[in-house]
Amino acid sequence: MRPFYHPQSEDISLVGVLYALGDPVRLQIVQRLAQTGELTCSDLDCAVAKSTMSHHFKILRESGLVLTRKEGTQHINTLRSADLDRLYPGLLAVVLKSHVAAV
Amino acid sequence: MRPFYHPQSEDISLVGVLYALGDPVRLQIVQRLAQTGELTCSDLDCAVAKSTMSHHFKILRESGLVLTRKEGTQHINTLRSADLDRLYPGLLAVVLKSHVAAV
DNA sequence: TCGATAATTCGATATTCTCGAACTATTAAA
DNA sequence: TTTAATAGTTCGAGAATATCGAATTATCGA
Repeated sequence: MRPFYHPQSEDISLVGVLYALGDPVRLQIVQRLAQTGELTCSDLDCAVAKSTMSHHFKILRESGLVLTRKEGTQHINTLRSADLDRLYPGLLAVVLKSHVAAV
Repeated sequence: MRPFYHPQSEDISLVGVLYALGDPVRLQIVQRLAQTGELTCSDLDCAVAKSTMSHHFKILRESGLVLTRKEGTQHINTLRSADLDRLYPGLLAVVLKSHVAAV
């Protein structure tokens, strides 16, 4: 298994972040992350396959939205709120103000 | 040629807007629209085909970001700033604060 | 060591994107 | 009122991306 790629904060592009947020599953992941602080792949039981969920977290990670760390067999994801608020202030606020649907 | 579909403002979804913005060409169109007020398909001579440009404007229109009206042979596009500011206050501001690259 | 659990990777199919060519609509000129 | 020019859309094919299930890797506990 390859080590995770996380972009440096200066390499987090606006269009990449918007792309990552422009999917219903990923948007809900981000909204839930803001509520709960941490999430693993399997914390959300939505109607997509496990492998697809893994793919969504990869997109979120590589766009700079989340940080993934390993803890035992789990991969724990957190929002990169500080980086995002500094780079694109107001963006997370808009996204999180919106209604959080069930995942 | 079919008439254009424009969603009612209450049907403009956040995820749809973010999806539309999550493409470099479309993001630049929106940034330029904010500067110039109006744009036609061919006002921007970027490195994509005319048909692709038409497709991008369709995505922007159907997500609720732009309004397209016909004037002679031209299709003139404007930002739906009022709707967007009301529905997702702060979103356009974040997007427009970012550097506007050449299209 | 042998499962059990968590998540990624792989291969196939399905959807979406991009392009050039053909088509439609409108205006202006002959 | 044909003819040509301009603006943009639609179509069809190939390329890129997404989704799924199955197989694989990694870690922990019995």
